[in-house]
Amino acid sequence: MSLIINNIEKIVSLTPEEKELFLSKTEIQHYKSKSILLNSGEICKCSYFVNSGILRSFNINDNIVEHVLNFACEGWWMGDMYSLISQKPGNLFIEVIEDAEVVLLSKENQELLYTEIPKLERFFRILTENSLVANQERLMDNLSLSAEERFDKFNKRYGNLSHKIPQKQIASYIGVTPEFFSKMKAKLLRK
Amino acid sequence: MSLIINNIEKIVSLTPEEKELFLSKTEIQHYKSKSILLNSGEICKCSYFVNSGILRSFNINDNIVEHVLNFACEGWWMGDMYSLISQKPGNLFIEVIEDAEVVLLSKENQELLYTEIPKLERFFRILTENSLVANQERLMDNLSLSAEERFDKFNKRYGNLSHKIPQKQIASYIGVTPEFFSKMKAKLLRK
DNA sequence: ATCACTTCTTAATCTAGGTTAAGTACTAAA
DNA sequence: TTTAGTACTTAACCTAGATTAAGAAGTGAT
Repeated sequence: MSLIINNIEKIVSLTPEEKELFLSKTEIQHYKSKSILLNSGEICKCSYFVNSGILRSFNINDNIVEHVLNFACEGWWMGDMYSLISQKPGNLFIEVIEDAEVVLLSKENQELLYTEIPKLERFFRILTENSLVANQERLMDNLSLSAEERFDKFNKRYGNLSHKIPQKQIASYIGVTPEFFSKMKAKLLRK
Repeated sequence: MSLIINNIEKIVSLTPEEKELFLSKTEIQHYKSKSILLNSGEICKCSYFVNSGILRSFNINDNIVEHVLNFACEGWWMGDMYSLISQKPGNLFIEVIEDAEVVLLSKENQELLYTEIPKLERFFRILTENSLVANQERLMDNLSLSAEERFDKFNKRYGNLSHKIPQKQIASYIGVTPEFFSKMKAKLLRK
């Protein structure tokens, strides 16, 4: 069973025909580490589902500083939601951190599937609800927790991912500089 | 035309019968300023739509410090998404800032309406997508902007609301102490 | 093997915003 | 009309995390 169908069936069940229809509307691509799937300023044309490897989304502010919005590894969805729904140029980059196999679902096909298989409307509603909850929690954490506590949360959320991605990107995700993160890590080891 | 139907029809159109069915599943309540619609630790039983007045959602961390997640005034939806979808006790409070008329849509009725009027599944999917986008932007802003810039963003998002709610709650929303906010405001006035 | 590039570390110095504390002003209840 | 509570301000002092800078260590292309 394909990973993506499995992922969908955690929330809604599909008939064999629906599965086939769904898969026929997707496309599988392989990307090398450091490939850019989406550039800032581009219109996001599809949702990405990670079969293997690791992706990250981030933006770059005026000061040329990167800020990581999300990581996605096996079984996670990724996209620039703003650009995807507005079909206007976004300000997110999506980049490959570790060689990846990715399922692409174009915006067009996604909309088409909503009408062909209304259950998918439910699936994506729930998927989005879950993202929103996670995002709200992270927002509140950023308002109330220390860098150390946010690192803790990161580890709980992404498990062993921390060993597979450059430290400076974890620093960026939790909202501190690489220098401070390094200092903090040294302090944690001393304990 | 009722405000809530208007709100829905910005995204999906409904037949007269559907409108009637929808409204029959909602309930209107009036609340005085400072009423608590939802307490931390409770299970959130419904979504709230504001006809008039102002609501806020916030949590309280270990240190007894409040953090405002959202404000909602006329035409906005409010709820504890986490608790609403999981039906587990949440950690948000929802409180009335200014006497309010609120439309209540119970979780049960909302689910029921999804099957009776599938277009509503679409409506709430899109509503949630928009929240997610706004939340992601706020998250990135918190990582990269100064308190002053975040206050700017608050004003753009909530317009003249800043004159109707206590300053300390704006401070909490943008993530600074009331003391610092006061100092910052004085500095802005001096310019 | 070498050079260019990136990641990570360490350390000194700096600052945005926090903390503490005291005082003023407003509201609302008794 | 006091009293108690809440909102806001100001100011002195404090600290988590930023900035700057320099060196170490790894990685990859030629």
